[in-house]
Amino acid sequence: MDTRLDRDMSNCSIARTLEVVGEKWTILILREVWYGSSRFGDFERVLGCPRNLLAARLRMLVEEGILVTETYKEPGSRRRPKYVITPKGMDLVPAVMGLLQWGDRYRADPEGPAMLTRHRGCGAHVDAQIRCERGHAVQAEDIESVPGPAFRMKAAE
Amino acid sequence: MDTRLDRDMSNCSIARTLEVVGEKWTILILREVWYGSSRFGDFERVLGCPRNLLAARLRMLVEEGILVTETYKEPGSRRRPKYVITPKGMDLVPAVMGLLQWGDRYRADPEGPAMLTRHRGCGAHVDAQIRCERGHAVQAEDIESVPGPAFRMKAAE
DNA sequence: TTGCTGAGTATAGAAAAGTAAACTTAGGTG
DNA sequence: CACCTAAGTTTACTTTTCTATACTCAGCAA
Repeated sequence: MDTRLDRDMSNCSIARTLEVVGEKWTILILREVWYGSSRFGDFERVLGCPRNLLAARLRMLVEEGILVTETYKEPGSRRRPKYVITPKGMDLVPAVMGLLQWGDRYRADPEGPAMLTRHRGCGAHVDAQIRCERGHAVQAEDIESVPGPAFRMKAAE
Repeated sequence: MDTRLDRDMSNCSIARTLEVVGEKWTILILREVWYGSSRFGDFERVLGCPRNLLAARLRMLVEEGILVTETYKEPGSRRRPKYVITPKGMDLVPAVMGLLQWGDRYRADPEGPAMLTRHRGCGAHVDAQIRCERGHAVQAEDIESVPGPAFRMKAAE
């Protein structure tokens, strides 16, 4: 029997976020929402993702409050549902910007990235940065992780 | 035959980043590296992840240059490998901070998060933000995505 | 009333992930 | 020398996820 204690990371915020958006296709669906898609068929065509998974992921995103359904009506057709992002969904933008940025840096084609992100109005290039509450830009090496209020240890086995 | 053209997102930087870190366990392994783990057994114990998957994920992260192996020596034991993060790996920090932050906001225990991130030295809380090159803080709604140099359309089917 | 369309559901097979335990390897110890 | 340990590999099996394709459904139109 081992008397060593280990951190219990079952309440880790990273793990919990991944439970919601960590499955295949989920983040790519959100990407398409940001790029302007809203209909089932839009997602299917651009992503090439299986319909049953697409339906399952959209259902999950709606249940989690990341997307909501509204309806649209094409002339000569009946009303159909479309998917629109919520403020809770918009709060995932920094994480996805971080992924985008890493891919731009290390995995882009020789001629550059497929999409560019700009500050509407000012037009300058936009990226995800780490800052502290006092407004300092923070290098990744200068982040210190310390136990928070819900920190727990595993019981010894 | 459909003559409609769609965006070809096969060279999307988000998708390409997810090819590297989008599998189950990968980001959690990186989390443990940031929290101080470096040995095979550390990851196995804290994550509770199957050894064969852990070995596969570590191999992938080393191949991608996100981790490198060094050796350590415990007194009375032979030299064994350990895993250390590279600058390329540190560049994933903004993305993971974004996930952490979303989980802290929407999925934390009532008493708060399990871990806190602070600016070493100044001690203030740290988070991921979106900024433009001119230094303005940018709201997610004010990001504009436009085709970049490697933008492509799919051929009609 | 028959067909068309977008948005799904159903189902079956393939691939990946999870689980558990045995086996391997290479140096250090008694 | 046999034994111990950490770091894997291997194997066998179960479960879950993924993929592909067929099918359903609800209105609109001819």
